[in-house]
Amino acid sequence: MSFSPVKGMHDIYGEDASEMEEVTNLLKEFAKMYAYKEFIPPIMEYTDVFSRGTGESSDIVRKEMYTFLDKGNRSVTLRPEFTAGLIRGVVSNKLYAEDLPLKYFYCGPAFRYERPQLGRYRQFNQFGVECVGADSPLLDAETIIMAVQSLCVLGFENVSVKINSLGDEESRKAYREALKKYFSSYMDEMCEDCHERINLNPLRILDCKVEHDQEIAKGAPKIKDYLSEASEKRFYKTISYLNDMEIDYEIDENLVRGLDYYSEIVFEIHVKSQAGNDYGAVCGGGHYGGLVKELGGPDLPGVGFAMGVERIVSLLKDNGLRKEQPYLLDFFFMPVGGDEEVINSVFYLMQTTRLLGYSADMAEGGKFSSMFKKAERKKAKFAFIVGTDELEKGVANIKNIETQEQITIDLNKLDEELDKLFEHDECECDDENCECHHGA
RNA sequence: GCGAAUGUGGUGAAGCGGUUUAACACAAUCGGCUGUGAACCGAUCAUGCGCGGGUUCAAGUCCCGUCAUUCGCCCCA
Repeated sequence: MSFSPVKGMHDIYGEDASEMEEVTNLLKEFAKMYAYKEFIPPIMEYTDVFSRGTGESSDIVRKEMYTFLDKGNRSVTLRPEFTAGLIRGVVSNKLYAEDLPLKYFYCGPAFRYERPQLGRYRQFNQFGVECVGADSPLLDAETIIMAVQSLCVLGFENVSVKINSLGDEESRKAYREALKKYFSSYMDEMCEDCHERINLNPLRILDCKVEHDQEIAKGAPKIKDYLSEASEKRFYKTISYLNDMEIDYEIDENLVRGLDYYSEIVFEIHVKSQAGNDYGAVCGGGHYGGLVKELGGPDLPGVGFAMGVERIVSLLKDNGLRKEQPYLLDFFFMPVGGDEEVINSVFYLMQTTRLLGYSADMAEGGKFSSMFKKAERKKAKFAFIVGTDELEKGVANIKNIETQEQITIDLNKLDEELDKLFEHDECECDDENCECHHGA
Protein backbone atom coordinates (compact mmCIF):
# COMPACT_ATOMS: atom_id res chain seq x y z
CA MET A 1 0.00 0.00 0.00
CA SER A 2 1.44 3.30 -0.95
CA PHE A 3 0.01 6.77 -0.83
CA SER A 4 0.46 9.80 -2.96
CA PRO A 5 -0.26 13.26 -1.64
CA VAL A 6 -3.83 14.48 -2.00
CA LYS A 7 -4.38 15.86 -5.48
CA GLY A 8 -2.96 19.32 -5.84
CA MET A 9 -1.06 19.17 -2.53
CA HIS A 10 2.70 18.93 -2.52
CA ASP A 11 5.55 18.30 -0.12
CA ILE A 12 8.16 20.98 0.26
CA TYR A 13 11.48 19.98 1.76
CA GLY A 14 15.19 20.60 1.84
CA GLU A 15 16.48 23.54 -0.12
CA ASP A 16 13.05 24.35 -1.54
CA ALA A 17 11.79 24.75 1.99
CA SER A 18 14.63 27.05 2.95
CA GLU A 19 14.14 29.02 -0.25
CA MET A 20 10.51 29.52 0.65
CA GLU A 21 11.39 30.50 4.16
CA GLU A 22 13.87 33.02 2.87
CA VAL A 23 11.40 34.53 0.44
CA THR A 24 8.66 34.87 3.04
CA ASN A 25 11.09 36.28 5.58
CA LEU A 26 12.21 38.94 3.13
CA LEU A 27 8.62 39.82 2.32
CA LYS A 28 7.69 40.02 5.99
CA GLU A 29 10.67 42.18 6.85
CA PHE A 30 9.92 44.44 3.93
CA ALA A 31 6.29 44.81 5.03
CA LYS A 32 7.51 45.93 8.44
CA MET A 33 9.33 48.78 6.74
CA TYR A 34 5.93 49.93 5.56
CA ALA A 35 4.68 49.81 9.16
CA TYR A 36 2.73 46.58 8.71
CA LYS A 37 2.23 44.10 11.54
CA GLU A 38 1.50 40.42 11.21
CA PHE A 39 -2.00 38.99 11.32
CA ILE A 40 -2.46 35.23 11.57
CA PRO A 41 -6.09 34.35 10.89
CA PRO A 42 -7.37 30.80 11.31
CA ILE A 43 -7.08 28.48 8.35
CA MET A 44 -10.85 28.04 8.20
CA GLU A 45 -13.85 30.26 8.62
CA TYR A 46 -17.58 29.78 8.59
CA THR A 47 -18.56 29.49 4.95
CA ASP A 48 -20.58 32.70 5.08
CA VAL A 49 -17.43 34.73 5.65
CA PHE A 50 -16.32 33.87 2.14
CA SER A 51 -19.67 33.70 0.40
CA ARG A 52 -20.53 37.15 1.74
CA GLY A 53 -17.02 38.57 1.83
CA THR A 54 -15.30 37.18 -1.21
CA GLY A 55 -18.60 37.17 -3.01
CA GLU A 56 -21.25 34.83 -4.36
CA SER A 57 -20.55 35.71 -7.95
CA SER A 58 -16.84 34.95 -7.85
CA ASP A 59 -15.64 31.67 -9.34
CA ILE A 60 -13.68 31.06 -6.19
CA VAL A 61 -16.82 30.92 -4.09
CA ARG A 62 -19.00 29.29 -6.71
CA LYS A 63 -16.83 26.32 -7.52
CA GLU A 64 -13.44 26.30 -5.86
CA MET A 65 -13.96 26.14 -2.10
CA TYR A 66 -13.15 23.30 0.24
CA THR A 67 -16.40 23.44 2.16
CA PHE A 68 -17.68 20.79 4.56
CA LEU A 69 -19.73 20.30 7.68
CA ASP A 70 -17.91 19.90 10.98
CA LYS A 71 -19.13 17.49 13.63
CA GLY A 72 -21.45 20.16 14.96
CA ASN A 73 -23.06 20.51 11.54
CA ARG A 74 -21.54 23.93 10.92
CA SER A 75 -20.58 24.71 7.39
CA VAL A 76 -16.89 25.62 7.41
CA THR A 77 -14.49 26.44 4.59
CA LEU A 78 -10.74 26.24 4.20
CA ARG A 79 -9.73 29.76 3.28
CA PRO A 80 -9.44 30.27 -0.49
CA GLU A 81 -7.90 33.70 0.13
CA PHE A 82 -7.04 35.79 3.16
CA THR A 83 -8.81 39.10 2.80
CA ALA A 84 -12.29 38.03 3.88
CA GLY A 85 -10.99 36.14 6.92
CA LEU A 86 -8.66 38.92 7.96
CA ILE A 87 -11.40 41.51 7.75
CA ARG A 88 -13.63 39.22 9.77
CA GLY A 89 -10.84 39.19 12.33
CA VAL A 90 -10.65 42.95 12.31
CA VAL A 91 -14.38 43.11 12.98
CA SER A 92 -14.44 40.29 15.59
CA ASN A 93 -11.69 41.96 17.57
CA LYS A 94 -13.03 45.46 16.99
CA LEU A 95 -9.61 46.50 15.79
CA TYR A 96 -11.18 49.37 13.90
CA ALA A 97 -11.42 51.16 17.22
CA GLU A 98 -7.67 51.62 17.07
CA ASP A 99 -5.62 54.11 15.17
CA LEU A 100 -6.64 53.95 11.54
CA PRO A 101 -5.55 52.83 9.07
CA LEU A 102 -4.80 49.33 10.29
CA LYS A 103 -1.90 47.76 8.44
CA TYR A 104 -1.58 44.00 8.56
CA PHE A 105 0.38 41.51 6.52
CA TYR A 106 -0.31 37.78 6.39
CA CYS A 107 1.46 34.70 5.15
CA GLY A 108 0.29 31.13 4.98
CA PRO A 109 -1.51 28.41 3.04
CA ALA A 110 -4.76 28.90 1.15
CA PHE A 111 -6.90 26.27 -0.56
CA ARG A 112 -8.69 26.24 -3.86
CA TYR A 113 -10.30 23.24 -5.54
CA GLU A 114 -9.02 23.74 -9.07
CA ARG A 115 -7.33 21.60 -11.66
CA PRO A 116 -3.61 21.57 -10.75
CA GLN A 117 -1.39 23.11 -13.39
CA LEU A 118 1.88 24.90 -13.82
CA GLY A 119 2.25 27.27 -10.88
CA ARG A 120 -1.14 26.31 -9.56
CA TYR A 121 -1.78 24.13 -6.55
CA ARG A 122 -4.83 23.31 -4.47
CA GLN A 123 -2.88 24.18 -1.38
CA PHE A 124 -0.61 27.13 -1.98
CA ASN A 125 0.95 29.87 0.06
CA GLN A 126 0.02 33.48 -0.09
CA PHE A 127 1.72 36.51 1.27
CA GLY A 128 -0.28 39.70 1.29
CA VAL A 129 -1.20 42.91 3.04
CA GLU A 130 -4.37 44.71 3.98
CA CYS A 131 -4.57 48.37 4.83
CA VAL A 132 -7.96 49.05 6.39
CA GLY A 133 -9.75 52.18 7.40
CA ALA A 134 -8.42 55.05 5.38
CA ASP A 135 -9.82 56.12 2.06
CA SER A 136 -6.99 57.71 0.23
CA PRO A 137 -5.41 57.41 -3.19
CA LEU A 138 -2.08 57.86 -1.48
CA LEU A 139 -2.54 54.55 0.33
CA ASP A 140 -3.77 52.87 -2.84
CA ALA A 141 -0.60 54.02 -4.53
CA GLU A 142 1.55 53.06 -1.56
CA THR A 143 0.14 49.54 -1.73
CA ILE A 144 0.97 49.19 -5.41
CA ILE A 145 4.43 50.63 -4.91
CA MET A 146 4.99 48.29 -2.01
CA ALA A 147 4.00 45.28 -4.09
CA VAL A 148 6.35 46.29 -6.89
CA GLN A 149 9.23 47.00 -4.55
CA SER A 150 8.72 43.73 -2.67
CA LEU A 151 9.33 41.92 -5.92
CA CYS A 152 12.37 44.07 -6.62
CA VAL A 153 13.77 43.27 -3.19
CA LEU A 154 13.49 39.60 -4.10
CA GLY A 155 15.61 40.27 -7.17
CA PHE A 156 13.09 40.62 -9.99
CA GLU A 157 13.78 43.29 -12.54
CA ASN A 158 11.14 43.10 -15.22
CA VAL A 159 7.86 43.34 -13.41
CA SER A 160 4.87 44.59 -15.32
CA VAL A 161 2.04 46.29 -13.50
CA LYS A 162 -1.46 46.46 -14.95
CA ILE A 163 -3.99 48.74 -13.37
CA ASN A 164 -7.56 49.76 -13.91
CA SER A 165 -10.36 51.47 -12.05
CA LEU A 166 -13.69 49.82 -11.43
CA GLY A 167 -15.11 53.03 -10.03
CA ASP A 168 -17.22 53.59 -6.96
CA GLU A 169 -20.56 51.92 -6.38
CA GLU A 170 -22.48 54.50 -8.39
CA SER A 171 -20.11 54.23 -11.34
CA ARG A 172 -20.22 50.49 -11.32
CA LYS A 173 -23.98 50.37 -11.09
CA ALA A 174 -24.27 52.59 -14.13
CA TYR A 175 -21.58 50.69 -15.99
CA ARG A 176 -23.11 47.36 -15.11
CA GLU A 177 -26.42 48.42 -16.56
CA ALA A 178 -24.75 49.68 -19.71
CA LEU A 179 -22.93 46.39 -20.14
CA LYS A 180 -26.09 44.39 -19.57
CA LYS A 181 -27.85 46.40 -22.20
CA TYR A 182 -24.98 46.03 -24.65
CA PHE A 183 -24.37 42.32 -24.19
CA SER A 184 -27.99 41.17 -23.99
CA SER A 185 -28.42 41.81 -27.70
CA TYR A 186 -25.46 39.50 -28.42
CA MET A 187 -26.34 36.80 -25.91
CA ASP A 188 -27.30 34.24 -28.54
CA GLU A 189 -23.78 34.16 -29.89
CA MET A 190 -21.97 34.12 -26.57
CA CYS A 191 -20.54 31.31 -24.47
CA GLU A 192 -22.40 29.59 -21.68
CA ASP A 193 -20.34 31.13 -18.91
CA CYS A 194 -21.19 34.56 -20.19
CA HIS A 195 -24.88 33.75 -19.96
CA GLU A 196 -24.37 33.39 -16.23
CA ARG A 197 -22.03 36.32 -16.00
CA ILE A 198 -24.47 38.77 -17.49
CA ASN A 199 -26.68 38.51 -14.44
CA LEU A 200 -24.15 37.72 -11.74
CA ASN A 201 -21.45 40.16 -12.74
CA PRO A 202 -21.43 41.53 -16.29
CA LEU A 203 -17.98 43.02 -15.72
CA ARG A 204 -16.56 39.55 -15.87
CA ILE A 205 -17.62 39.16 -19.48
CA LEU A 206 -14.88 41.60 -20.35
CA ASP A 207 -12.14 39.16 -19.54
CA CYS A 208 -13.83 36.16 -21.10
CA LYS A 209 -11.20 34.31 -23.12
CA VAL A 210 -13.50 32.94 -25.83
CA GLU A 211 -12.39 34.57 -29.06
CA HIS A 212 -15.78 35.46 -30.43
CA ASP A 213 -16.81 36.92 -27.09
CA GLN A 214 -13.69 39.02 -27.04
CA GLU A 215 -14.65 40.46 -30.41
CA ILE A 216 -18.02 41.41 -29.04
CA ALA A 217 -16.45 42.81 -25.89
CA LYS A 218 -14.32 45.14 -27.95
CA GLY A 219 -17.38 47.13 -28.85
CA ALA A 220 -18.66 47.21 -25.29
CA PRO A 221 -18.93 50.45 -23.35
CA LYS A 222 -15.73 51.42 -21.55
CA ILE A 223 -15.58 51.77 -17.79
CA LYS A 224 -13.77 55.07 -18.05
CA ASP A 225 -16.81 56.62 -19.67
CA TYR A 226 -18.90 55.67 -16.69
CA LEU A 227 -16.55 56.65 -13.90
CA SER A 228 -17.99 59.27 -11.62
CA GLU A 229 -16.02 62.44 -11.42
CA ALA A 230 -14.73 61.47 -7.99
CA SER A 231 -13.60 58.02 -9.16
CA GLU A 232 -11.86 59.41 -12.18
CA LYS A 233 -10.09 62.00 -10.13
CA ARG A 234 -9.05 59.38 -7.66
CA PHE A 235 -7.74 57.11 -10.39
CA TYR A 236 -5.55 59.78 -11.89
CA LYS A 237 -4.40 60.91 -8.48
CA THR A 238 -3.23 57.39 -7.71
CA ILE A 239 -1.48 57.20 -11.03
CA SER A 240 0.27 60.47 -10.41
CA TYR A 241 1.85 58.99 -7.28
CA LEU A 242 3.07 56.07 -9.34
CA ASN A 243 4.58 58.49 -11.82
CA ASP A 244 6.30 60.37 -9.02
CA MET A 245 7.88 57.15 -7.82
CA GLU A 246 8.78 56.16 -11.38
CA ILE A 247 6.78 52.94 -11.23
CA ASP A 248 6.15 51.44 -14.65
CA TYR A 249 2.54 50.52 -15.21
CA GLU A 250 0.06 49.94 -17.96
CA ILE A 251 -3.63 50.78 -17.87
CA ASP A 252 -5.66 47.72 -18.79
CA GLU A 253 -9.32 48.55 -19.30
CA ASN A 254 -10.33 44.92 -19.28
CA LEU A 255 -8.76 44.13 -15.94
CA VAL A 256 -11.72 43.47 -13.64
CA ARG A 257 -10.53 40.73 -11.25
CA GLY A 258 -12.69 37.93 -10.01
CA LEU A 259 -13.42 38.88 -6.44
CA ASP A 260 -16.59 40.78 -5.75
CA TYR A 261 -15.32 43.16 -3.12
CA TYR A 262 -13.11 45.27 -5.33
CA SER A 263 -13.98 48.83 -6.20
CA GLU A 264 -11.98 51.78 -7.51
CA ILE A 265 -8.42 50.81 -8.32
CA VAL A 266 -7.41 47.22 -9.07
CA PHE A 267 -4.05 45.91 -10.21
CA GLU A 268 -2.09 42.84 -11.17
CA ILE A 269 1.62 42.19 -11.43
CA HIS A 270 3.19 39.76 -13.87
CA VAL A 271 6.81 38.70 -14.02
CA LYS A 272 8.43 37.27 -17.15
CA SER A 273 9.94 33.84 -16.74
CA GLN A 274 13.25 33.53 -18.54
CA ALA A 275 12.55 29.83 -18.88
CA GLY A 276 9.46 30.74 -20.88
CA ASN A 277 6.88 29.55 -18.36
CA ASP A 278 3.70 31.48 -17.74
CA TYR A 279 2.69 31.38 -14.10
CA GLY A 280 -0.08 33.94 -14.50
CA ALA A 281 -0.26 36.85 -12.14
CA VAL A 282 2.28 36.70 -9.36
CA CYS A 283 0.46 39.40 -7.44
CA GLY A 284 -3.03 40.83 -7.52
CA GLY A 285 -4.95 43.31 -5.47
CA GLY A 286 -6.94 46.46 -5.23
CA HIS A 287 -9.18 48.70 -3.24
CA TYR A 288 -12.38 47.50 -1.64
CA GLY A 289 -15.32 49.44 -0.37
CA GLY A 290 -18.11 47.57 1.34
CA LEU A 291 -16.27 44.54 2.66
CA VAL A 292 -15.88 45.57 6.31
CA LYS A 293 -19.53 46.54 6.48
CA GLU A 294 -20.61 43.37 4.71
CA LEU A 295 -18.89 41.39 7.46
CA GLY A 296 -20.64 43.27 10.23
CA GLY A 297 -18.26 46.12 10.91
CA PRO A 298 -18.42 49.85 10.27
CA ASP A 299 -18.34 51.21 6.76
CA LEU A 300 -14.59 51.25 6.23
CA PRO A 301 -12.71 50.83 2.98
CA GLY A 302 -9.46 49.01 2.50
CA VAL A 303 -6.75 48.21 0.02
CA GLY A 304 -4.45 45.22 -0.29
CA PHE A 305 -2.64 42.73 -2.41
CA ALA A 306 -1.80 39.03 -2.37
CA MET A 307 1.20 37.21 -3.82
CA GLY A 308 1.62 33.54 -4.65
CA VAL A 309 4.72 32.36 -2.85
CA GLU A 310 5.15 29.20 -4.93
CA ARG A 311 4.95 31.20 -8.13
CA ILE A 312 7.56 33.59 -6.82
CA VAL A 313 9.90 30.76 -5.90
CA SER A 314 9.47 29.11 -9.32
CA LEU A 315 10.10 32.40 -11.03
CA LEU A 316 13.23 33.01 -8.97
CA LYS A 317 14.44 29.58 -10.03
CA ASP A 318 13.58 30.11 -13.70
CA ASN A 319 15.30 33.46 -13.76
CA GLY A 320 18.46 32.25 -12.07
CA LEU A 321 17.87 34.46 -9.07
CA ARG A 322 17.95 31.69 -6.56
CA LYS A 323 20.61 32.19 -3.94
CA GLU A 324 22.88 29.26 -3.26
CA GLN A 325 23.86 28.96 0.35
CA PRO A 326 27.67 28.76 0.49
CA TYR A 327 27.40 26.19 3.25
CA LEU A 328 24.72 24.81 5.52
CA LEU A 329 26.76 23.38 8.36
CA ASP A 330 29.69 24.83 10.30
CA PHE A 331 31.34 21.56 11.26
CA PHE A 332 31.21 17.94 10.22
CA PHE A 333 32.83 15.74 12.85
CA MET A 334 34.88 12.79 11.66
CA PRO A 335 35.94 10.21 14.24
CA VAL A 336 38.99 8.35 12.97
CA GLY A 337 39.64 4.71 13.63
CA GLY A 338 36.16 3.67 14.47
CA ASP A 339 36.57 2.54 18.05
CA GLU A 340 33.80 3.36 20.40
CA GLU A 341 35.87 5.50 22.73
CA VAL A 342 36.76 7.88 19.93
CA ILE A 343 33.19 8.06 18.68
CA ASN A 344 31.93 8.85 22.18
CA SER A 345 34.54 11.57 22.66
CA VAL A 346 33.70 13.06 19.30
CA PHE A 347 30.01 13.02 20.12
CA TYR A 348 30.72 14.86 23.34
CA LEU A 349 32.91 17.36 21.48
CA MET A 350 30.20 17.93 18.89
CA GLN A 351 27.63 18.67 21.57
CA THR A 352 30.00 21.17 23.17
CA THR A 353 30.46 22.84 19.81
CA ARG A 354 26.72 23.06 19.27
CA LEU A 355 26.30 24.64 22.68
CA LEU A 356 28.88 27.21 21.64
CA GLY A 357 26.50 28.20 18.86
CA TYR A 358 27.81 26.32 15.85
CA SER A 359 25.83 23.96 13.68
CA ALA A 360 27.35 20.51 13.56
CA ASP A 361 26.78 16.92 12.58
CA MET A 362 28.97 13.83 12.66
CA ALA A 363 29.74 10.53 11.02
CA GLU A 364 29.90 7.35 13.00
CA GLY A 365 33.20 6.26 11.59
CA GLY A 366 33.80 4.86 8.15
CA LYS A 367 36.36 5.44 5.47
CA PHE A 368 37.85 8.86 5.08
CA SER A 369 36.63 9.14 1.54
CA SER A 370 33.04 8.40 2.51
CA MET A 371 33.19 10.76 5.49
CA PHE A 372 34.43 13.56 3.29
CA LYS A 373 31.69 12.80 0.80
CA LYS A 374 29.14 13.06 3.55
CA ALA A 375 30.62 16.34 4.69
CA GLU A 376 30.32 17.68 1.16
CA ARG A 377 26.80 16.50 0.72
CA LYS A 378 25.84 18.21 3.93
CA LYS A 379 27.59 21.35 2.70
CA ALA A 380 29.79 21.59 5.76
CA LYS A 381 32.34 24.38 5.93
CA PHE A 382 34.88 22.56 8.10
CA ALA A 383 35.75 18.93 8.73
CA PHE A 384 36.51 18.40 12.41
CA ILE A 385 38.87 15.44 12.51
CA VAL A 386 39.62 13.59 15.72
CA GLY A 387 41.30 10.23 16.33
CA THR A 388 43.12 8.47 19.15
CA ASP A 389 46.34 10.41 18.57
CA GLU A 390 44.58 13.75 18.77
CA LEU A 391 42.63 12.80 21.86
CA GLU A 392 45.87 11.84 23.62
CA LYS A 393 47.37 15.20 22.82
CA GLY A 394 44.15 17.10 23.46
CA VAL A 395 44.00 18.55 19.96
CA ALA A 396 41.90 18.27 16.81
CA ASN A 397 42.47 18.83 13.12
CA ILE A 398 40.17 21.20 11.36
CA LYS A 399 40.11 21.21 7.61
CA ASN A 400 38.39 23.74 5.43
CA ILE A 401 36.45 21.62 2.97
CA GLU A 402 36.71 24.11 0.16
CA THR A 403 40.28 25.38 0.44
CA GLN A 404 41.59 22.10 1.91
CA GLU A 405 43.63 24.11 4.40
CA GLN A 406 44.08 22.26 7.64
CA ILE A 407 45.00 23.51 11.07
CA THR A 408 45.42 21.89 14.45
CA ILE A 409 43.60 23.39 17.40
CA ASP A 410 43.86 23.00 21.14
CA LEU A 411 40.72 21.38 22.52
CA ASN A 412 41.23 23.06 25.89
CA LYS A 413 40.65 26.40 24.23
CA LEU A 414 37.90 25.22 21.93
CA ASP A 415 35.80 28.36 22.30
CA GLU A 416 38.46 30.83 21.21
CA GLU A 417 39.93 28.53 18.59
CA LEU A 418 36.57 28.21 16.87
CA ASP A 419 35.96 31.93 17.21
CA LYS A 420 39.16 32.52 15.30
CA LEU A 421 37.98 30.35 12.44
CA PHE A 422 34.99 32.56 11.84
CA GLU A 423 36.26 35.97 12.80
CA HIS A 424 37.41 36.80 9.28
CA ASP A 425 33.83 36.41 8.22
CA GLU A 426 32.52 39.13 10.44
CA CYS A 427 32.58 41.93 7.94
CA GLU A 428 29.86 44.34 7.01
CA CYS A 429 29.75 43.96 3.29
CA ASP A 430 26.62 43.63 1.17
CA ASP A 431 27.94 40.75 -0.84
CA GLU A 432 25.28 38.09 -0.78
CA ASN A 433 27.89 35.38 -1.21
CA CYS A 434 29.83 36.58 1.78
CA GLU A 435 29.76 34.19 4.68
CA CYS A 436 29.40 36.85 7.33
CA HIS A 437 25.91 35.62 8.16
CA HIS A 438 27.36 33.31 10.77
CA GLY A 439 25.50 33.39 14.03
CA ALA A 440 22.45 34.98 12.46
C1' G B 1 -16.12 21.05 -15.11
C1' C B 2 -13.93 20.22 -20.40
C1' G B 3 -9.63 18.74 -23.75
C1' A B 4 -4.62 16.38 -24.58
C1' A B 5 -0.15 13.73 -23.40
C1' U B 6 2.48 10.50 -20.21
C1' G B 7 3.01 6.43 -16.32
C1' U B 8 9.49 0.88 -16.17
C1' G B 9 14.59 1.04 -9.27
C1' G B 10 16.76 6.85 -5.49
C1' U B 11 17.56 9.62 -10.58
C1' G B 12 17.90 9.72 -16.20
C1' A B 13 16.08 6.14 -18.90
C1' A B 14 16.51 1.33 -22.93
C1' G B 15 13.19 -2.47 -24.21
C1' C B 16 7.53 -1.70 -28.15
C1' G B 17 4.43 -9.51 -28.41
C1' G B 18 8.75 -14.75 -27.17
C1' U B 19 17.05 -15.86 -25.86
C1' U B 20 15.95 -9.97 -21.05
C1' U B 21 18.03 -13.68 -15.56
C1' A B 22 14.18 -5.96 -17.16
C1' A B 23 20.00 -3.07 -20.75
C1' C B 24 23.05 1.20 -19.97
C1' A B 25 24.45 5.60 -17.12
C1' C B 26 24.39 8.51 -12.66
C1' A B 27 23.66 8.36 -7.43
C1' A B 28 24.07 5.20 -3.08
C1' U B 29 26.14 1.19 0.21
C1' C B 30 30.11 -2.27 1.28
C1' G B 31 34.94 -4.11 0.27
C1' G B 32 40.12 -4.06 -2.25
C1' C B 33 42.92 0.12 1.34
C1' U B 34 42.21 1.20 10.19
C1' G B 35 44.40 7.83 9.77
C1' U B 36 42.74 12.66 5.05
C1' G B 37 38.51 13.84 0.09
C1' A B 38 41.35 11.63 -6.55
C1' A B 39 41.61 7.53 -9.90
C1' C B 40 40.93 2.41 -10.35
C1' C B 41 38.82 -2.53 -9.40
C1' G B 42 35.09 -5.84 -7.30
C1' A B 43 30.31 -6.57 -5.02
C1' U B 44 25.26 -5.01 -3.75
C1' C B 45 20.97 -2.05 -5.39
C1' A B 46 13.09 -3.27 -9.74
C1' U B 47 10.26 -11.30 -6.96
C1' G B 48 8.89 -6.50 -11.14
C1' C B 49 7.40 -2.41 -15.61
C1' G B 50 0.88 2.76 -11.79
C1' C B 51 -3.61 -0.45 -10.67
C1' G B 52 -7.68 -3.85 -12.51
C1' G B 53 -9.53 -6.55 -16.36
C1' G B 54 -9.22 -8.51 -21.54
C1' U B 55 -6.76 -10.41 -26.30
C1' U B 56 -2.87 -14.27 -27.08
C1' C B 57 0.29 -20.55 -26.75
C1' A B 58 3.05 -16.03 -24.95
C1' A B 59 2.15 -9.02 -22.69
C1' G B 60 6.19 -3.32 -19.71
C1' U B 61 5.28 -4.48 -25.03
C1' C B 62 -1.71 -4.83 -28.03
C1' C B 63 -7.07 -3.45 -26.24
C1' C B 64 -10.54 -1.55 -22.44
C1' G B 65 -11.26 0.59 -17.81
C1' U B 66 -9.30 3.05 -13.66
C1' C B 67 -5.99 5.99 -10.87
C1' A B 68 -1.97 9.37 -10.84
C1' U B 69 1.18 13.05 -12.98
C1' U B 70 1.98 16.96 -16.47
C1' C B 71 0.10 20.47 -19.94
C1' G B 72 -3.99 23.47 -22.20
C1' C B 73 -9.14 25.82 -21.40
C1' C B 74 -11.99 28.18 -17.49
C1' C B 75 -10.40 31.00 -13.33
C1' C B 76 -6.72 32.81 -10.37
C1' A B 77 -1.76 33.80 -6.44
